[in-house]
Amino acid sequence: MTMARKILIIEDDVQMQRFLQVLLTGHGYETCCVTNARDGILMAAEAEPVIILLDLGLPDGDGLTVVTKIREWSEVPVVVISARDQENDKVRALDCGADDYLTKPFGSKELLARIRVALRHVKFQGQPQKARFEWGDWIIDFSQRLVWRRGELVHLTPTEYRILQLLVSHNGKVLTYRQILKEVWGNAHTDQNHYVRVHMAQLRHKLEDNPAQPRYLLTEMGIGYRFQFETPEP
Amino acid sequence: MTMARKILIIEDDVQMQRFLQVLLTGHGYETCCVTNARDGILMAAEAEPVIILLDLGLPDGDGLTVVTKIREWSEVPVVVISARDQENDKVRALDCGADDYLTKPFGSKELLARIRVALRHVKFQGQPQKARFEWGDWIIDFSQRLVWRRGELVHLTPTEYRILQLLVSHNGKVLTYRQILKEVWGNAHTDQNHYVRVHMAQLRHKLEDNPAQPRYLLTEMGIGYRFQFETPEP
DNA sequence: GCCAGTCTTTACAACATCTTGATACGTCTT
DNA sequence: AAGACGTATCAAGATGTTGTAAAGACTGGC
Repeated sequence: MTMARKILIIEDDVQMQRFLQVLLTGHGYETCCVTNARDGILMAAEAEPVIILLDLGLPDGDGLTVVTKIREWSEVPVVVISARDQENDKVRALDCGADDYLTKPFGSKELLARIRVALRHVKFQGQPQKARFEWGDWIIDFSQRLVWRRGELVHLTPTEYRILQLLVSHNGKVLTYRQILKEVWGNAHTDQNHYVRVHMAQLRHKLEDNPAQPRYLLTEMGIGYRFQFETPEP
Repeated sequence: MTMARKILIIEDDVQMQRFLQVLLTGHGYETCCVTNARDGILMAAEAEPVIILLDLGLPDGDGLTVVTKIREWSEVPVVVISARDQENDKVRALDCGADDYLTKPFGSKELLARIRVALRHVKFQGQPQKARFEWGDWIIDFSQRLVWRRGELVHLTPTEYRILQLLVSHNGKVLTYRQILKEVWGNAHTDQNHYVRVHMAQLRHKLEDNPAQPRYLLTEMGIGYRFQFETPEP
């Protein structure tokens, strides 16, 4: 039952990094370390860790942008570890999508306990989202927010990308107009079905070989749309 | 929009209780207070809160037993609030099933942020029940809204699907014309039996091997229709 | 202030679905 | 066997939904 228990450590202080690494491997976790924001985001996509430990004080940019970026495609628990004890820092980090916030110095037992809490939460979630989706001639990379078709980069507008992301991440399931509108436009516009239609047409135009008879971005008459990764087998 | 946002506060210090109550109601939450462990467990079951705030120092027993008890049947997030700052206390509470641990005194903004985190977690614990119906050559997947027959995807119109769903979910029971009309067309059309017949014919045409002598979508003369998953044993 | 890119809004054609009525079929009663 | 009643089938027209293009409104960058 050796489930994946890889933990990504994003921390620039070498001493602290060593400490975490020793502590975690000593408790049966696999670790993976990077020392800056850019590599952190990359590794979050590539290594598919079950938990991320994130230091806020990184050399190349705010740690908060790391959380925000990761949350665009993944629900992996992020535990922030920071020297800053200001309440505002905590609130901002948590609202950006972090799941917990520990202030240095912290006890190693508490860290381990909070990691166990985070692991409990993962357990109850569905399938872990992939950072990269490949099918047919297409590639979507959520971590970079890029889409290719036949090796050519396809430019999508923010709205188009958001819709595509929504549909792809619910692969196979029908999303109602209402759901899509709520997610993309917010609660105030849940009756403007034509918004979705127009942008859907744009998406098909950019991505489908034959937009009039789409293979992947399918219409569900009277209900909404569905992304179908491949013809569904029962 | 008034979704259930009831928070159960288990706290014996009256002053702190008042503070939490005012803070939370002021931010749009509904609250519900008890002052001891016994009532806490009772209310956790009765009031069905989305979050529980728990003080560890209760008069009638350890707060930890409250968490343990609640975890026997519920996954509702429990945020512990305690005066004790010992690492061991934190670890024990978290391992008993608590989701977060705040030490008094704490900032109100931090509390609210951590409550938002807890709410996010509830949101994603969607229902992982696979709503799937299989019999003979048929498969219905309610979660995907797809129907197969002999491995072939069958396309159903919204009305057809709605009727099928209704009949299948009441497997074995007779549904009157009136009931079907009410569910599918609404209260205004409960005397147009004709609607049901026409769509029923369509359904049989798409799903039955021999629509004239249906095996599953059965007619109950003078009453309505019935879906029979398998031939009933005597 | 202009420009380019994007989003909103509109209008209409194309299409799918639903309704409706005519007719055929089946079964039960007398 | 004939009639009465409920049901099945069919297809044309009405209705509703979706696709598409294109024009106007908005936005941020320069």
